[in-house]
Amino acid sequence: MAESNRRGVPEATVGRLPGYLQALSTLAEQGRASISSEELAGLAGVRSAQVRKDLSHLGTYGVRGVGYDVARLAEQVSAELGLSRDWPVVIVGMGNLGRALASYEGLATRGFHVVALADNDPAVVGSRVEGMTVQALGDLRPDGPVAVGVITTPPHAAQEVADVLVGLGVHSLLTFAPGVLEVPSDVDVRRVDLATELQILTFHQHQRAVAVPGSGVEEVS
Amino acid sequence: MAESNRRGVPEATVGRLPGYLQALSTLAEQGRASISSEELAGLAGVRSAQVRKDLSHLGTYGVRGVGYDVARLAEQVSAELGLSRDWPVVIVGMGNLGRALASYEGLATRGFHVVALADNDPAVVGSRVEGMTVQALGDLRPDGPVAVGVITTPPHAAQEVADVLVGLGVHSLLTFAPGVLEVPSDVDVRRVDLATELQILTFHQHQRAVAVPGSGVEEVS
DNA sequence: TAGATTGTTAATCGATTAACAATC
DNA sequence: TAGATTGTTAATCGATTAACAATC
Repeated sequence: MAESNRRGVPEATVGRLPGYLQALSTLAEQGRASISSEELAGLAGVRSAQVRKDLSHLGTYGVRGVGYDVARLAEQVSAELGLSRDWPVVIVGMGNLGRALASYEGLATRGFHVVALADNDPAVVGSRVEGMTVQALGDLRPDGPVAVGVITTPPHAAQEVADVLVGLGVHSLLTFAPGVLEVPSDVDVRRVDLATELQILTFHQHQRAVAVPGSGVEEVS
Repeated sequence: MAESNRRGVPEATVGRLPGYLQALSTLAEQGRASISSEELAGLAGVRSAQVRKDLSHLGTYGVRGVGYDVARLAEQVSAELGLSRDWPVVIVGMGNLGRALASYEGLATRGFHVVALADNDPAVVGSRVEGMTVQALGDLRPDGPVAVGVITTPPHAAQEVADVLVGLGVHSLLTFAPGVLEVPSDVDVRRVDLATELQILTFHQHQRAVAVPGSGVEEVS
C-alpha cells in the first residue's frame, strides 16, 4: 500500500507540481519546518484534498496529525520534476520576447541554463545578448547537449526553427508562436500564446456583459 | 434541437476556440470557402470529433456532406469570444517582458489595443515606449475603460499591481508573475509562468530518461 | 488520551472519443 | 442517387471533491 504508483503521475498533477514547489521554496526560505495540506492548498490556489491526492502520487511523505516536512517535500517534488540536474536551454528568435527570456532570472533559479542564442536576421547575428554571441540559425552549434529549445520567432519561421532544433537532437520545445508545429512523435511541444490567453479572458468578460448588461467594462470610469 | 445550448460553453472548448479562429483566419486569407471538421482538426492539432463537438456548442453552422463555411464560422467563433469589439489593455511592468508585449503585433491584429503602460521605477516612469509615455503605477489614469490588465512586474510587486488594477475597475488580469493573486471573486485571473512550462517539459523528459536510460538528453552530441 | 491531519475511497463531474443516423 | 460529412449519442476516460477511517 504505502509505496503507491511511482509511474503514471496524472498530467493534471504534473501541471500543479511547479506551483507547489514554488510555494515550498518560499516556505523553506522562511524557515518553516512543516505545513499542512490545507495551508499549502491556500498558497497554491487549489483545494486541500487536491494537494493530498496530488502528493499521494509521489509516494507518501506526510505525517498524519502533523503535515508535510517542507524541506523533504520540496526535495521530493523537485526530484519528481527532474530538477535535481541542470537543463541546458537554447533560445531562437532574438526579438523583444527572446531577449526578455534570455535575461529572465526565473530560469536560472529553477535549474535552467541558457547555453545558446540564435536568430536568422543577419543584423542580429553576431551581436551580444546577456554575454552570449547570437548565432545564425543554420550555424547553430551548441557546445554540449540541449534539453529544451525555446522558439520566440515570428510565426512563419517557427516550423523551420523547430526542424533545426529537432535535427540537433532537442526533444522538448516551448514555442510562443501561434499554430501547430509538425514534429516527430518523440518530441514534446508546449505552446504559450498570449493572444489565446487574452481571448479566454475576454470570452469570460463578454459572457458576463451579456448575462448582466452594464456589469462589463462599459461602466468602468 | 437546432439551437443548442447558447450558454454554458465548456471551458475546455473555450480554450480551443482561439486556435480554431487562428486557423480559420489563415484559411480566409487564402480564399478558402469551406472546410471539413477533419481538415480544421489537423490545422488546430485536435481530433475531428472534438472540432464538431466544440462547434456544436456555438450553435449549428456546418452543412452535412459539405463542411463549414470558413468566413461564417470565423465570424461566429470571433463573436463567441467577444472579439467583435476592441479591448483596451494596460501593461504594468516595463522590463524586457513588458516591452516585448507592448510591441507585440499579435495583440493589435486580434482586437487588443494597448491604452496605457505603467511602472513603479522612477527611472522608467516618463520614458516613452512604443509611442506611449510610461506612467507611475500610483498615478495610473487610463483615459477610458480598461478591459484587461497585464502584469509583467517582478513577483514581489504583482499583488500590489493587481490591487491597483482592481481598484481601477479592471475585471480581467493576465499575470506573468509566479504565485497566486488575491482578488475579488468577480475578477478573472490567468497566469502564464514560463518556469512552469519548462518544468512540465523536463518532467516528461526526465520520465523518458528514467524509463529508457540513454534515450534522454545525454546522448545528444 | 484528545486533537489534528493524512491517505484513500467512492461519488461526482467534466472532457474525450468512436460510432453512426441524419442529411446535404 | 451515391458520396461525404455533420451533429449527436453513448461509452469511456480522467480529474475533482467530500468524507472519513487510519494514525501520528
